[in-house]
Amino acid sequence: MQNHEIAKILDEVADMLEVSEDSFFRVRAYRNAARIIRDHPLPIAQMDLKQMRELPGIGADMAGKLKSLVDTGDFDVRRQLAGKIPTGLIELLRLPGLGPKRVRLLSERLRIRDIDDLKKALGAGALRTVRGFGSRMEQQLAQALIGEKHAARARLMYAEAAQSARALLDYLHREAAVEHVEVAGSFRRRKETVGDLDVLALSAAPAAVMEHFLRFDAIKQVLGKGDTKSSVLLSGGLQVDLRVVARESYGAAMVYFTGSQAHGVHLRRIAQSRGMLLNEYGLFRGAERVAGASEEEVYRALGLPLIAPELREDRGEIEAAAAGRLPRLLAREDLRGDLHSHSTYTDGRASIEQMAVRAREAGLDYLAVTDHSRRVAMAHGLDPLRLRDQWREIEAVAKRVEGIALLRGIEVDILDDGSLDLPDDVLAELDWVVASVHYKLSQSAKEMTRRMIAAMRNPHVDVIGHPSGRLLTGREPSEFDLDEVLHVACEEGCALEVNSQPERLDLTDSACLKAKHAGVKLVVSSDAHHPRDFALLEYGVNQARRGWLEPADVLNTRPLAQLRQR
DNA sequence: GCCGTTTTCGGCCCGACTGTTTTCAGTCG
Repeated sequence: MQNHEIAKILDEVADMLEVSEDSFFRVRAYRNAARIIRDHPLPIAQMDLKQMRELPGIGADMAGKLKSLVDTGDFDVRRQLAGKIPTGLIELLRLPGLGPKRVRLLSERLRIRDIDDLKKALGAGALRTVRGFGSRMEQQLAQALIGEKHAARARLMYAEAAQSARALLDYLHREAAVEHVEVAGSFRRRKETVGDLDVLALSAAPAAVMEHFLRFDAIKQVLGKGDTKSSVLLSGGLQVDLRVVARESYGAAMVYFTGSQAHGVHLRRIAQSRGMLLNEYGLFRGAERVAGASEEEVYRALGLPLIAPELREDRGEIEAAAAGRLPRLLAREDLRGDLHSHSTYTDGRASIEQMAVRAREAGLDYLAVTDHSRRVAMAHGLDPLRLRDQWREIEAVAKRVEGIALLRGIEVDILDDGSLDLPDDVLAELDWVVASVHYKLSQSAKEMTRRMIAAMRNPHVDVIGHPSGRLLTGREPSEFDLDEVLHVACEEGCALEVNSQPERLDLTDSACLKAKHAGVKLVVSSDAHHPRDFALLEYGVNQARRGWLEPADVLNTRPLAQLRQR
């Protein structure tokens, strides 16, 4: 049983406990445990009771339940709740305006057990007979049920959200009362997908800012508006929450709205333990404001150094900060080269020379030209003959374009059985070999693991490209045993890629962290198919930073000479 | 259900906005 599966079950139990009006704190204990387990780099299923108990937020009781879940597939509390609460009822929680209290009310008063029941009750006008439900609620629910399929729309990819964010910020800057404005939330934490934009504005005249905001022409619907906070839906479906705060509160508000929620809760607990109160307006001791204008100030007053937004997930960053052991995170400027790019020899859109020139402009010292191998027929993949042809071209361009070193590379396909799409003697003549899976992504975990390991065992392979093959636009990651792959990668000195394409971002942040712990090196690559794609490296760096990666963990931070003698 | 630099019992993060109320509960982030 995978960590995310365990976490999902714990969250479901928390939902059921909430609907049955169990203790709020018990519910929170389950949610907390779910989050801890979801984020944990090692498989919980392989831990014994003692190791489970050592996780923060998992006590003796929870550890026992987890053990039972892993061993038998279920545990006492879950069994009891499942007999009492229909699963359809839990799904109602996802509807807007419906929380545990109202769902329970619906179930008791109207015998509603699932979404179908709710639809019928709405149609019969039965809802308004229940205390706490009025016409607005009926309307809201009816609308949500009509748009049910659309409501489940995916979160936006970070790069997409960035476009909306830029347009919105440009617009907000036009109001003179806005002294400063930034996007906080998961966007600022650089999560790979973003559900909404939390925008924070600094102003002494909140009313003017609100008024201006609500006139933004991309707004489709105003979900709520107040003196300091408003929520809207943009025409693209993205939700935006705007908060306006005063100067003395800006830092505290930034901490608060950047989140994550778990990080914030942890900070507020620390504040409390020191006899202070932390909220979005500041850090207070009694009536005295101890800090609030800047984030640095707030963290410092809690005895901590500033923590990078990308780390704020309560995955140990607060403990690391307290111990003075925060990582020195990778930055875009640390990257000296790009080790995955394409040209018109296969499916790239620009010549080797155009790519080289732009890579140099992007501040890179070296670029590996890694076109596809023949198996990728769609891209007119290279056979040994055309590959040798390309080497002559690389050599010629290297003479014409100064200031950047070009490496002879390949993105060689990993075939179904783990063998490579080009013979060893050809691979031996290359400076840099990326090995990637492009076909038969749906093999069993066992087959895929064996396939990747076979590729890594080939001494010419330097890095595995986009290891999971997942696309945020809808393709699930292929299944394989990450621990096993990391083990072999470490053994063979084979690196894993962090692919910067916005829809790939593969490896994920938590896989980066796992790789780091396993002693495996990473490569942050653009996988550029166009000269402008070198700008995408920013996204790969975001992902790497969320995975706690430091420059030393990433091979292409090294000068070329050092990379070669690896 | 977790946890301990006041505690092994008695706490547990915090506030804005909405809808439905006539002073507040529920939801949301």
